[in-house]
Amino acid sequence: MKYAEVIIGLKAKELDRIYYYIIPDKLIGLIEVGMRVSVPFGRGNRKTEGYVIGICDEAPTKHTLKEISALKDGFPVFSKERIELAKWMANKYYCTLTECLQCIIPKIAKDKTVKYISPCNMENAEALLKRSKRQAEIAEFLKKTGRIELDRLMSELNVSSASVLGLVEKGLAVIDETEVIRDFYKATNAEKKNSPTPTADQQRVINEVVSDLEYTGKKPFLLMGVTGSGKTLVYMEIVDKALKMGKQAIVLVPEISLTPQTVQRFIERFGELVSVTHSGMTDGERYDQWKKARTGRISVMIGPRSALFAPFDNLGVVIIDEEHEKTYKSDISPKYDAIETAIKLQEIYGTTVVLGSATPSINSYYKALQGEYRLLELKNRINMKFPDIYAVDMRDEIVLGNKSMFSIRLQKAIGEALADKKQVILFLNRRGHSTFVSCRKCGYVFGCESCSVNYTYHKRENKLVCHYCGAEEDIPEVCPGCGSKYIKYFGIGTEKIMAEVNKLFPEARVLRMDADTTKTRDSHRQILSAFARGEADVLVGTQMIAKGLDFPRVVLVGVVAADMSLNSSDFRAAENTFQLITQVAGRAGRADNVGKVLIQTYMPENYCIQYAKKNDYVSFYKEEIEFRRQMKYPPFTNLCTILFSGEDEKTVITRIHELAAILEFYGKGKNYERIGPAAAMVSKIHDKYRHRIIIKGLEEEKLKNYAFYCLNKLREREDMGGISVNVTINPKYIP
DNA sequence: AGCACGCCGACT
DNA sequence: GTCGGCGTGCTC
Repeated sequence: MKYAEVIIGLKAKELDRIYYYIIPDKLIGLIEVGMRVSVPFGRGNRKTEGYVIGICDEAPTKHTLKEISALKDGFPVFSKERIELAKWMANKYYCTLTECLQCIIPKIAKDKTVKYISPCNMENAEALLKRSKRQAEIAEFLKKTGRIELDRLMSELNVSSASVLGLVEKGLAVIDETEVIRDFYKATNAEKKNSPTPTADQQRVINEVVSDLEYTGKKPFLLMGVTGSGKTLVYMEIVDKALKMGKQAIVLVPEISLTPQTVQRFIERFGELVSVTHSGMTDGERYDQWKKARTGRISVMIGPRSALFAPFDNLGVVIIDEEHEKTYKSDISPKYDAIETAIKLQEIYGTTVVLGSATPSINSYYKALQGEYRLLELKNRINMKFPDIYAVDMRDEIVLGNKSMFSIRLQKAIGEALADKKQVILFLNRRGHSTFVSCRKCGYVFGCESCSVNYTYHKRENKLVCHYCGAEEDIPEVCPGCGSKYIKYFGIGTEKIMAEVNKLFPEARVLRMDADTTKTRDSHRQILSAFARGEADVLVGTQMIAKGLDFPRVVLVGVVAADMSLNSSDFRAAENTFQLITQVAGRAGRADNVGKVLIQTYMPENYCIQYAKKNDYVSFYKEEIEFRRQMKYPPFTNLCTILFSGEDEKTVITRIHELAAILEFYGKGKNYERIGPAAAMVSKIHDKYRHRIIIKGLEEEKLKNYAFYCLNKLREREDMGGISVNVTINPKYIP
C-alpha cells in the first residue's frame, strides 16, 4: 500500500500539518510529489484541495485513512526544491506551510466567473428574518445596493457564507454567475536594440559574476555602483551569459512603475524571452506567465519580489536591483524577505545571487564587510559628472526674515533654471505621517533620551510622545538649545510646495506626483512622460520621483525638507535620508548639464547630510554602524515588533500591557530588551487603535520563539476577541 | 476554513 | 415540545 503526505489547502493554523491519504490503485504510477490533488476532508468529506509533499509505504498514524479522490493537474506544480523552499519559509517567517505553498504558485485560474447576489421578494422579509439578525443585516444592505458582487458583500459586512445561504434558502436573495473574459498575456513587440559595449570597469564586474555561474557553494555578490555607473548593462550581460549556458534568470525590481526604463531595456535586449510581472495583472495572465516559465518558453522574469517564485528548472542567477528598498520584505504573511529567500535559493539550487544598489542597506554592507557577501564596486559615472550638492542652512532664513519654505538660495536657483528654459525637480522626502517638533532658530529637535529617536508631535493632547518607549512630555515655552520661542512642529505636503511655486513663479508650469495624483492606473507613467516631453517646468513629488528616471533637461533638484525623514522616529532615519538624497541627486545633470542639488536643512552639520553632500557612502556607513552598535539596533540585534489593534482602545492597551508583563516574566535573565508598549507610529487607522511593543534579541530564532510563546500564553489567559495581532521579525518599518 | 453536533431561547 | 440560530470542536 502506498500513502501520500498531503498538506490541506485551507489557511488555518490547526490544519497546518501532514494528513495521510491512501493512494488508490488507479492513481498509482500517476501521482507524484508536488502535485495538487482533491481529497475528502472533514466529517462531511468535503472535496478539498491538497498538495502532495511526499509519498511513503507506511502511514505513521492510527487514524482510519481516506483515499485521494483525483489529481488536479497532469503535472507537479511544485518541484522538490520548491517544497523545501516553502518549508524553510514556513519556519523562518512563522506561518503555515499551506500559506507558503500557495504563495509560490499563482492562483490557478479555473473558470473565472464572478458570483453576484441580488435581493428578491423583499416584502416578506420582515416576518422571515425576525429571528436571524445576521441575515436581516444582509437583507438591509442588499435593499440599498441591489445586485452586488458576492465577495464584496461578504467582506464589507464581514458575514459568512452560511448567513448568505440562509437568506438564499428563504428565497429573499438569488445568486447568479457571470463569466469574465480572460485577458491573455500579450508578448511585448518592442523593437530589439543592441546594448553598448561595457566599459573596462563594468567588464571586470561582469567577469567576476559570470565566473560564479558554474560554481556551487558560493556567496552572494553585493554590487555597489554609484548612480549612473551602468548597473543595468552589467545585469544584462550577466543574464545574457546565464542564458547562453542554458540557464534562466530572475531580475527583481522594487516596483515596475518606478523603474520603467530598466524594464524597457531588458525587453529591448531579450525580447520574447522576457516576461514582466506587475500588480495590474489578472490571475489568468499570471497563470499563463507561470506556465511559460515552467515549460521553458521564457527564460527571464522581471518583477517585484513575487517574481522570485518563477518556476524555472535551471535557475542561473537572481539579480535584486535597488537591494536597499523596503518593498523586498513582504508585509503580509508569509512575511518573506526577497533577499533572504534568494540566498536560500542559492543554497538549494546553487543559483548566483547579485544584490545591486548605489546605496546598499547598512545591513547588506555590514555583511559584505563581514565576508558574508562578496563586494563589487563601480565607482565612476559613465559620460556624466556628479552634480554639485549643497546644504542650505535653514536657520539663517528665519534670521533673514524669510518665512517661506524655500530658502532664498533655492528661490534664486529655481528662477535661474526657469529663465534658462531648463527643468526643476522639487523633492519632499517624507516618510509616513510623522511630525516632529523643532526650533526654527537653532534647529534643536526634541527627542527621547532613552531611545535616541525623535519625539512625535501629538496634536490631540498637544504633547511630545516617544513612539518607541511611550514617554510623554509637554512642549516647553522656550527652546532648551538657544532660548528662542520659535518652536514649531513640522509638517508639509507636496500640495503646499506646489502652491508656493505657483505664488513665486506664476508663469511656471508645475506637475505634482505623489500618492494622491497617482491613484489611477497609468497616471504614474502619464505624469512622468508629460514631464519628459517638457510639458512642465517643475516636478514636485515624493519618493516615487527619486529613482531610475532620466530627464536630460533637469539642472536643479531641490530637497525641500531633508529633515522630514531625518527626524522621523525610526532608528533608520539617517539611512533612509542618505539613500533618498543620493537617489534624487542622481536625477540632476545627466547628459551634458552639470546639475545642482540644494538640500534644505536645519542641521547641515549632521553626518548624514555631510556625507550625502560629498557622495561618500563609506564614511556615512562608518558613522551609522557605530550608532547601531551602541544603541543595539540591527544589524547587531534582531527586532521583533508586535502590534495590537482594535476599536476599543482600553482593551487594546490592557491586553498589550498584559503581554508586556508576560514578556517580562519569561524574559527574566535572558538577553532580551523590550521597548514599549507605546502608541504605534500611526496610532489609529480606520477607527482601530494601534499599540505596539518592540523586542530586541541577539538570536533571531530564539527571539521569534520567545515572542510567539508569550503571545500564546496571553491567548490562553485572555479573550483576544476584537483585537488583531500582527507580529513581524526584522520589519522594514517600525509600526 | 467549513461542517456536524448540541445547547438554548422563541413560538406554533 | 420543537424549530432553528449560533457557539464548540474536529478534520488523515
